[in-house]
Amino acid sequence: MSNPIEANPGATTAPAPSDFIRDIVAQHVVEKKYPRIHTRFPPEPNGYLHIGHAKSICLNFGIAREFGGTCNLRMDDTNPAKEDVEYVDSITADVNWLIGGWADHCLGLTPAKAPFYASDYFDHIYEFAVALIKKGKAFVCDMTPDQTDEYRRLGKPSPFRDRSVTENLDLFTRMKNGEFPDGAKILRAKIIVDSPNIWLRDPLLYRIKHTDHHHTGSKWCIYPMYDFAHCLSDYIEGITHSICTLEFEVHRPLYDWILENLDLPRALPKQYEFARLSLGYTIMSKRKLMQLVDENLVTGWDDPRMPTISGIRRRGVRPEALRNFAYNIGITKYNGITDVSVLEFAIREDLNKRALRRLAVLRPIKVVITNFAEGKIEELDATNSPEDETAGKRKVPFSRELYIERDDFAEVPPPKFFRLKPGGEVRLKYAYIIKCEEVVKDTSGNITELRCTADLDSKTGGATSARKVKGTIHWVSAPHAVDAEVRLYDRLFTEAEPEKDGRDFKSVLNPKSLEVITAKCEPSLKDAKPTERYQFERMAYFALDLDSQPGKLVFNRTITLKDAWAKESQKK
RNA sequence: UGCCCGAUGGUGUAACGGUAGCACAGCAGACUCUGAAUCUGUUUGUCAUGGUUCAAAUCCAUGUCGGGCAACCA
Repeated sequence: MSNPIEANPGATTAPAPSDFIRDIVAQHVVEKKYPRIHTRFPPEPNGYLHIGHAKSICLNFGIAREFGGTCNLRMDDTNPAKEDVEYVDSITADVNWLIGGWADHCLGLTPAKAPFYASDYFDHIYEFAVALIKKGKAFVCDMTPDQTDEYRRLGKPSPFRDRSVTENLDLFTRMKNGEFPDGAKILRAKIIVDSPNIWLRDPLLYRIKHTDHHHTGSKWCIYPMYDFAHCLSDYIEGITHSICTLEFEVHRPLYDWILENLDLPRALPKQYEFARLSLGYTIMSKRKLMQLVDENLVTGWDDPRMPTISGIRRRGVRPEALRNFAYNIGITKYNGITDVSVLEFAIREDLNKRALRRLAVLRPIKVVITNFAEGKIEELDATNSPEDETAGKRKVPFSRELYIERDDFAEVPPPKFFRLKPGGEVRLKYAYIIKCEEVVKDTSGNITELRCTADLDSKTGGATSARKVKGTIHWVSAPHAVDAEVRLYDRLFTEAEPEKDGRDFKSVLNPKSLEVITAKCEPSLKDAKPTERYQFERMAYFALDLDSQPGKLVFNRTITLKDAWAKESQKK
């Protein structure tokens, strides 16, 4: 199934994806409402980006791409207490990775090739605040946070609401100059004290915070609130469509009020809201993800089990898969929970096309081919990718002693088991058909070795190569096998809805979300590259982890192959 | 409680007054030197009740259920 977005990379007109936001944008294009379409992705640098942000990135950059517009990456950094350059850097890297080769040409950048920062507009925003004061539309309020809360809840006017413009101007200047401690005063808009919409009840515009900022240093001790900074940052950057998630819906009247009361000359941006992503077996809150990191429940923000973009990337998922996933789930205002299988499908679909096939035995059991000469080595042809002819072939060594997967042998085979069993035949992929003649066990009854004979005419090109045997299994020549640490990742939670009915998400952590084993790999895997993706045939897709060292391979299991046998064998 | 938003198969989405379609998942089968991929077939749906209309998932009203907001966070 091809994705029209991917299939039409140069498109500047609206292609297939259709949702209510794109419909609006398309209509604006028809009406020539704006000289060009300009969106933005505005994360707060207070944590790592996750797959929910990926949905938003694909939406915002996707729209810019489809309509020949621009999308700005902007740090929404108005709260220095929670923000840090570590997050600025990770966000920048994650966005560039996700849109690289797809929408990076739509990326709006400051001259220094750095992302935009709301904090770069603090001077400008400050002037807008002054303008509002001068128009009698904002005032400095001396109430405590608790009082302010109570008055707003009750719809009562602040006793400081009617201060003169002169006094407000003076007070606001002195706020800026650092004459008051944190919380002593606050700048408020003068709108409607008892509006049914809380956000119109004389909302807070500027607070005092004697805190250094990661980007502006010690220049400011007052910082604009989200509602004030966001719409103005959008305006300053010439944003046309300011797309955010549903919880900001009730803020929209305030977004509009601020812009409309400032006598701004250019076309005003408009805010549109869509439903954030909820994914099964996943939590999405930045705060809770940080908890997993802080409490060492995972190894870091980029732990491959994390739903962060960096975690997903480290796991081996490619950006194409994430983009296709974002495309497939659509954009609406309905708060649903997307089944993880949709994500898993997108990952497999992408990897099936791109991954090189390799033979590796995860849980080995030794096999001796008794009629194969000791010391003899054959080099067999193996196909690198059945999905891509151009990927070519490689040689795989075959010898008398091999490893096969423990699960590919059953002493007492269940119904419909067509792998190796006593007296039974199976094909070794790219090699011979073998027959199990003897099962060797140790004193405690554990199987230690399988002694088999091979049909020496049955390999590719041989006289009996066309013989049909039901099963084909993978294998690795024992003397040639290369050991690799393999990290088998599984979902982080055991429940599709970790926080259902208010339960603590930490109570449903999956104890088996990571299993580390040593696998036996075919020798060509010694040269595995971090940019490459591999399918260990019949098992799963893998990618080299950044912990890999020149003599020490470490693979992450990105995702298993679909396993119809697992399903079949569980029936009755 | 007030205000705002939403509701289409198991899940996510399309249909913009005129045949309820797609994807994932499921099931059944074909094919297979990957029990993968691919291919074929297939089960399941318009929250409820009224109204408008020749015709309603779509428009209107009421109700039900779900979500959001009520931080000197974003």
